[in-house]
Amino acid sequence: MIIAKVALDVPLPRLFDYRAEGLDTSAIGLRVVVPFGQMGARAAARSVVGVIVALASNSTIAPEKLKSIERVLWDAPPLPSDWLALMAFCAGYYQKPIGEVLLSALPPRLRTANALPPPERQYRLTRPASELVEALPSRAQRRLALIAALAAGPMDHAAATQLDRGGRAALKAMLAEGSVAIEDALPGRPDFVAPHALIAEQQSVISAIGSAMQRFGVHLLFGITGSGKTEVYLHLVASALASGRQALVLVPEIALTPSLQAAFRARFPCAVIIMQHSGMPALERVRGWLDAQRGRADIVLGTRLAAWVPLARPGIIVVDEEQDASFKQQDGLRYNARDVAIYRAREAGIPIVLSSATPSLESYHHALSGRYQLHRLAARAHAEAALPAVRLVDTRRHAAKHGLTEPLADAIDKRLARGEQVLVFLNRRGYAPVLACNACGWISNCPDCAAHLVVHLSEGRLRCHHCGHADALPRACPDCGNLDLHPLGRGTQRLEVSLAERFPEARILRIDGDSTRNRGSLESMLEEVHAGRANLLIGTQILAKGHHFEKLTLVAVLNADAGLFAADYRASERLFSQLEQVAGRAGRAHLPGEVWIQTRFPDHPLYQALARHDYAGFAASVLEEREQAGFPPFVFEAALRAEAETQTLAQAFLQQALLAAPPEHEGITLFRPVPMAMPRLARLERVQLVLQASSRPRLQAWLQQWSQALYALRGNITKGVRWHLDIDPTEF
DNA sequence: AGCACGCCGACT
DNA sequence: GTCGGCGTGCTC
Repeated sequence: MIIAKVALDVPLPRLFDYRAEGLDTSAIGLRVVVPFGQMGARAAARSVVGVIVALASNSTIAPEKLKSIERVLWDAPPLPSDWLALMAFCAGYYQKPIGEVLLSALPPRLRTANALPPPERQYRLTRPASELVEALPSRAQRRLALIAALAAGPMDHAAATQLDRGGRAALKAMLAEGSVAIEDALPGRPDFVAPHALIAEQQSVISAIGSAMQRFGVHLLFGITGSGKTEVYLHLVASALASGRQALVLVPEIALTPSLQAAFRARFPCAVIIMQHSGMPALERVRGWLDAQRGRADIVLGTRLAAWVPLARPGIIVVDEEQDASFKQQDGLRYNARDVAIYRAREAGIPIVLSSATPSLESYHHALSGRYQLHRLAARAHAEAALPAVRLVDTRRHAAKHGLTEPLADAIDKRLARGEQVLVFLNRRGYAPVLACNACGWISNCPDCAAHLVVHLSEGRLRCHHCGHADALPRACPDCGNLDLHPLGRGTQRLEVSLAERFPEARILRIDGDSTRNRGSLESMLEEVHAGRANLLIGTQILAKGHHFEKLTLVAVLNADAGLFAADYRASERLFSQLEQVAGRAGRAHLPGEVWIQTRFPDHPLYQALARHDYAGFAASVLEEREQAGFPPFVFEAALRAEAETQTLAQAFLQQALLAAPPEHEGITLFRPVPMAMPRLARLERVQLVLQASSRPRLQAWLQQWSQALYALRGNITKGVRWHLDIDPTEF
């Protein structure tokens, strides 16, 4: 008897056995359709898609209960064994059922039984466009046009031949002479275009990591903004490609992928580059995935979910801005893409580069202890670009009007008069964070969350930024009917209004989550900035990362103090990183930059370290605090959370979970269940229980037992309660 | 989770 | 009399 062990997307921590006559080990990794669940009196059991993870010759399930596989899906090749092993590892590490882990890692299109259409024929250049153009007589117009089009990326048959009437002949000729290839031909050795000389520091980092390309190692590339970290990893990617291997590059946000893709395309004109992020059409995503799995793609570029893409010939992994919070998924499978990537690099025996100007404290700690290799880039790559000077404006001494102190407003005036650009950074969307009634003290609370409804004046709405709840903007107080309602505090929309008053001549552009949603893409807004159609920018988080503006010489930071005294012990680390990042927007090219921070606490050590651009000093002091207080990276954490309509229900679950906990082990500390920092979200009360352990293996072993007990809990204690374990939590 | 079965209240 | 409420139990 042949039994297939099938992973299914159900919250049960086991595989399911099915009869699989006629299949052999080559079927391991294939998707299948299987009947699952009770057969009704009239209806058959529902059909679900699963993945064969293993074959066996017998089963512990009673033979009469065994069902047969309905259908094997042959439209995609089997998932490779190293990928299946990765899934098993993550199921253990994150304490999630294997089926949930595996199916959630697949691109959505592969979670369905819809057959994939056959792959399209794609044509690509085999050599850099410039080289091909040189070899052609200038009268070969059609071929030149084809080269120009293909230089932007591979094209399918229809697109390539429809360029103009002679397109078909030109394509045929170029295929014959070998300057164009059908993409599914085995990839060649893509060329790398190095546009300018490297400075000595970059060169030495490249040779240090370059000499370790054949073995596992975690390399922390720690370089100040503008030191050319990207250039360093581009060279390392080139080195991997030159030896016939693939590169996986992870970036924090979708917004960063188009410009990064353009950069990679320019530097690797003939490489097959595929993208992976959640904003892509499903078919494009699965095609990229399969290209990577089959080894046709040379470079995989994407957000955290790209950490799951199978690689046929892995050569190097890069995690850009490795400290970024968005690498941690905050629902479903709560993985950290950076950590998954490190595991993959170890298993594949290849280097992984973690790149950052402000590394996460855990990575920095590992680099200091020698577990990771530390590579410093301390100089800016363009000698003339100095790091921005940081000025702290004491708001206790200078009153703020329209949110700006007079010295800062003057400084903005000066830059605008000189034809330079200014960015005012305020990490708070909307018009005002809350609406209040003067008469009775009513404030705009979200009915479903422990949060305020934010005033969005332009839409005439109150909106919750946590659950999406929206109300019409009330004209009178809902409680007392008073007409004297007023917005408290300041968001980017209100700032826009007051800046327009204070700087009537300025060309103001607000770039935040709302404006990019309403006014076309972020890309098109950035273009307006580059074209000089805006000189006074207002931006949130969205503008802090990765964008360079030639004429931007002043970054003004408003309202940063909120992050100084937050309860979350990671808040200061995040604030430092965010401020250093936004500071890096100032003075990138030939003009010196300045960063002005308005604060009530100019003497705070965080700001003082920032003013010196002293990440190392800041990190050393925070690490010392963490060691004293017994926080990560000196201990390992996990959290058990419960969400229910009432706190009592959620608490009761956690109490029951404590009773089911394995006998307390040495080295494991369980804290009392407490409400989360955001205690109510979308009508659910949220309570959590944090635990700490002195060693990772001990934590893993203990959690393994506990989660088994938790999955066995049933009856009214789990009724109406949603629970999960979060390993290495970052949100409290 | 998702579904079927089962045992009690207001409807054509 | 039956449609449907959600409590309970199971999924190879």
